[in-house]
Amino acid sequence: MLSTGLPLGTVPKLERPGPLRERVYEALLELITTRALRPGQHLVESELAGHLGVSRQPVREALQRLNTEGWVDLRPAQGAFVHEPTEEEADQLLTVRTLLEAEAARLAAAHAGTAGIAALEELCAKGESAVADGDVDLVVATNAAFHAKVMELAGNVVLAELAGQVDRRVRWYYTPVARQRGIQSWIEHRDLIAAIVARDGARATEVMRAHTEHTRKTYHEREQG
Amino acid sequence: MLSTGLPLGTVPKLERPGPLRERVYEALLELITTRALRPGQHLVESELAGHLGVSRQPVREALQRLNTEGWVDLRPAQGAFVHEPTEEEADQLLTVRTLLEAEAARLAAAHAGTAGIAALEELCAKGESAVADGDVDLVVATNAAFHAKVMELAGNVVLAELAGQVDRRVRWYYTPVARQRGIQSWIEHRDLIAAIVARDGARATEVMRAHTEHTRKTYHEREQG
DNA sequence: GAATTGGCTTTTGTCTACAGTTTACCGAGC
DNA sequence: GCTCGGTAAACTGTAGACAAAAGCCAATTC
Repeated sequence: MLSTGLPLGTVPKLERPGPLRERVYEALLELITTRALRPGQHLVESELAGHLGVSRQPVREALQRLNTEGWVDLRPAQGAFVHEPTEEEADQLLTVRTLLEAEAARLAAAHAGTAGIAALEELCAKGESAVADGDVDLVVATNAAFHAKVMELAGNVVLAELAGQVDRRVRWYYTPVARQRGIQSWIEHRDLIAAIVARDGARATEVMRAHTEHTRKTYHEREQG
Repeated sequence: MLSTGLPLGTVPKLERPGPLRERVYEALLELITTRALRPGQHLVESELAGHLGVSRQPVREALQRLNTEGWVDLRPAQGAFVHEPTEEEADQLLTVRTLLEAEAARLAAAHAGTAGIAALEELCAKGESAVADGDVDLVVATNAAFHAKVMELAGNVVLAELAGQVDRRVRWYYTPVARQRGIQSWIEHRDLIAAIVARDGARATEVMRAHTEHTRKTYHEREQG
């Protein structure tokens, strides 16, 4: 039994640097998603290691994790290459994303409490004001936060895990066109909140499906532009 | 151009050992799924390395991959522990599995050709005869093959990737009770094939959903037994 | 002149060694 | 008798070194 009398949660958790491989992983993922490392590029372990000021080992471990998550292709005895997204793969990812997000919406409608709904509305307001301000980066970030919140309210950790990875990859493919979707996206978010408040799982599913399908259409329209 | 005159495809492809980490990964996964390594058990790198006759490095890499896929928990500076499945997590996994499999059924109904349908029927027949023979291991294997085939016919690589991992974990949790479901499961498979043949995506979705939900019920009934 | 073969360079795959951290145990003090 | 402090062992995290495989370029031969 803890008898320290300390109110729990007030301890700063004194941040530890954490495993080096994690930081390398984050760094590489950042470099990939920001296009600093371009698709198809050959990633040489010793180069990255020197550039990041660490040994090869953490770099290797990070690369292998990135491999299992689909960010890099690890050809045996040849090295790591940044994965090259194809149109087909992007489409399949969007399909899966639609599926996962729609289910999350259904579950969120079933389980969300008042606190969760308030959080959603807050994020929605933040997103709308970001749109008004023209702060594109904030719009994108808030959009991700909104979807993550819905996923959290769904209360399914496994689902959240998968959706997190899929979403991040979708965002990678989708970044160049993300800027096109403006206020419309947040109107749909409002609809979703309404459905969740009404505890209408079927409608929440449908709204989310329409929402993500809408982004898919935007993606495909870009190709022809 | 190859002008050796050798008939193509006759060369045995001389099997390469493949990366050591892959084999270690397979070996550990086998040990975990067969319960040779029990949930909660502490996996010491040097021990495993010595036992498998390799160095610690490939073991580390395998453990980290197992970590990202949810088979082991990797506590920093403490080591790897075989993941302990909780009832809640099993339920969430089954939910996600239902979702993915149902979508696969829908897509399979849309895309499957005659060859694919023939393959499904063949697997179904094989499974039924295995049930008749009481060959439990073959039943389980054929069941997995059937679902994998449906997934393949769906033609969505991303979906197949996710479903493959989820399915394998579900099977891990579910193995002890897998033996209970006998011929009934294969009757449902027949229904699914019929829906696919009819190109009825909605019905295929529903059949598959009922099918996987049925296995979920079986799972929960076991708890009380 | 073209194709092939040989050697060289680069990079990965694996092993061994060392440092840092955590845990458990044991003894001393209150 | 219980708690606190110190010490030691074990394991992980990281780094560096060595060997093997693949790709590339040049030299050679037909």
